[in-house]
Amino acid sequence: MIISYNGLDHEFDEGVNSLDILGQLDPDARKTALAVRLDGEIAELAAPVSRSCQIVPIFGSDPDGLRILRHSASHVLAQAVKRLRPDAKLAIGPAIDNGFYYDFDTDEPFTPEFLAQVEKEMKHIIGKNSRLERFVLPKEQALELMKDEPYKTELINDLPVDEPISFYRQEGFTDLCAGPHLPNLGRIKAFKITSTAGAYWRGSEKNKMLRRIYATAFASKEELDAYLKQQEEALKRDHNKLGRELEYFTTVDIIGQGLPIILPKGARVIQKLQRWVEDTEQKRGYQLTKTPYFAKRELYRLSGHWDHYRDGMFIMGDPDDESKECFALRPMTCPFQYQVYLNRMRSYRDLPMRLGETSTLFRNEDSGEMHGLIRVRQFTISEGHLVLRPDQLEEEFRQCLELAHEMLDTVGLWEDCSFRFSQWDPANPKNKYEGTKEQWDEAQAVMGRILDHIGLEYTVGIDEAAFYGPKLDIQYKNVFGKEDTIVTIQIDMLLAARYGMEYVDRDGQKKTPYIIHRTSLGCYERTLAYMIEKYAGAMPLWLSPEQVRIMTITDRADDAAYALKAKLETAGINAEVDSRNEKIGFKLREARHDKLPYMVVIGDKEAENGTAAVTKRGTQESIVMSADSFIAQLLKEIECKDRSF
RNA sequence: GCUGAUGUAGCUCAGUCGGUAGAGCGCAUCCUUGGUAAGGAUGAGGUCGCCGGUUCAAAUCCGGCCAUCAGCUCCA
Repeated sequence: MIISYNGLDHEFDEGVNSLDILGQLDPDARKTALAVRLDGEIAELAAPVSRSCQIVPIFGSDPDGLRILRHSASHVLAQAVKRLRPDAKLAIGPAIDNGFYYDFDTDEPFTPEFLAQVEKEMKHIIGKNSRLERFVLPKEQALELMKDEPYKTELINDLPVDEPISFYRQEGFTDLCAGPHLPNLGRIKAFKITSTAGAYWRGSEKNKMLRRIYATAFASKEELDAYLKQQEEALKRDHNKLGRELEYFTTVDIIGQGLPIILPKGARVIQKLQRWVEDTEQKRGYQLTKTPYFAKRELYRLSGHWDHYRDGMFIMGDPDDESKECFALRPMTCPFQYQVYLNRMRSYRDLPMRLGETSTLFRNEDSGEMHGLIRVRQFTISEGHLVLRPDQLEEEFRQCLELAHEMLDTVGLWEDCSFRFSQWDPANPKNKYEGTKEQWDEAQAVMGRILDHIGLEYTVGIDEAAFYGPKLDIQYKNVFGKEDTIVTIQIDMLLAARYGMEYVDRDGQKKTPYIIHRTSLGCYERTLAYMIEKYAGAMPLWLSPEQVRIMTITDRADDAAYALKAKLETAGINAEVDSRNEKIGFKLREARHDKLPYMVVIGDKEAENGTAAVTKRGTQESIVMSADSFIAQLLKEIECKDRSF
């Protein structure tokens, strides 16, 4: 057979493996490669090559290579734990985004001391540079081999009957595994156990909770160190820490979980965002509404929330006592805002009707779910519902996405967003969805067509839909890599009929409209959290809660400083005076630490002639200018919502 | 809700064997009147998360609860 490498063809016998091929063609690559691509397809180095193809070695810089290395490292982890704690039962151990994990069933928790031992044992195992050998067994023998491993047995039993079952064996350890793997363990040059956690077997809370060890691995020590350093840096941006330090928000035990106090600085940012969102939406034809924060249980019965999401609601009164009134705080705005539409008979001419609301919602999240400002029990979203004729659906959906794009881009988050087309699961046994298969097929087909027409790159999330329809979820990752929805646009083909929403069409017939549920900037608390992380606390000028800090060199300049502050505030600019008796260098250092957009220094000279020495964030030199030209410059920058600095 | 960890001054943290609480930063007052990374002095500030138990004695040991962190599950 002919093997093509680096553009040259070479003759090899069939069945020779990639290691031997590379050994002849490129001995250096043979030493450090993690796998190969044969005509583009990933293959293990140790696997025999049976046909003519092009061969390309892949290394630790290749995500696929890294995944293979980490998967092999997970076998090392499993072997180490088994050695130290033989009664631990093995579950699964895949590679993930930033590393790998392995799940074990063992009664005793993994202590830091134990993990240190595990690392030592792993080093020892890797040091032996054992080969990883693949072999296959028929199902019966596979079950016999894994008879002491109940989780492996369960996995084997779930595999198709006729398929041979593959295993990987390294010195003293065998694991059920589909591969691919490294040829030998010495190629794992650097690894580190990063954390432990509980995790349900097969991801279901009905199953037993196993103990998980998270770790990461690289093909070089330098790459591991760089990764750890990068993680450390990322955590400095954690909004949950930074947001408290910068006095954007705080929490107190006595108020409760998931109920943050938004402090003046955080409130100022949210206020600016909110005014901008409401104004922008109004310009795009939205009408603002204000609807109640709670309603009788009957409203939620009609909407379906009483059946589908009662656990997630805060209920006031006894939900089981039908003889008395029972209320619930709203977990969403939909059924409230529909009443606006229902206020009178609507004509096809009234559509599209775009309703917006700055809407505070209440959701009784499980106690372990709360996280800073990202996951809370009371929050405010830029909510909105569009009531539409079928012929308006595509264009309005497109405009909703365009609005979300404009807003997320303006606050600087769009570039890090990903998109998920959230669909229902027709086989979902939880009876989670309403409506017929035909309705779902239609709504999903419409959304799919719109998305494809727009050309948006998205992933499909099965069983991620709302109970009333499919969603386009715009996703964002926090500094820990955890992904949440920042903005959602949903097509609803069910609730209009349920609420009796109709319009009289051109032909005089009453028809049921489509509804789009959407947010534009999402939840203010969550968006603020992501912005704090994105900017590491250095808010863009137009949103900064303290846009200018005025510092004095002598208290003879204090009057001039306060006069400038008053002038700035009259122009709508947030300014603070720092007149402490500290060295100016110290004040400036603090101001830079807070990453304020503008720092202004006033001394005797400036106080006398009505000027100020202005330093812009990110620059070193200060420019002496008059108050008026400084204000003009600021207003211009704020107007264009510049997010660079 | 589940697994593990944590909770001492506004913040970061120390506190040995159970013997009755400490530092740095910050804050206040005074001195220092100054030009780009920390001038000095003095002072205030604590129900050691909460409740209960063991003990002559609990920040420390035990139990329950609350809250925080990471992960799992969930997320209209």
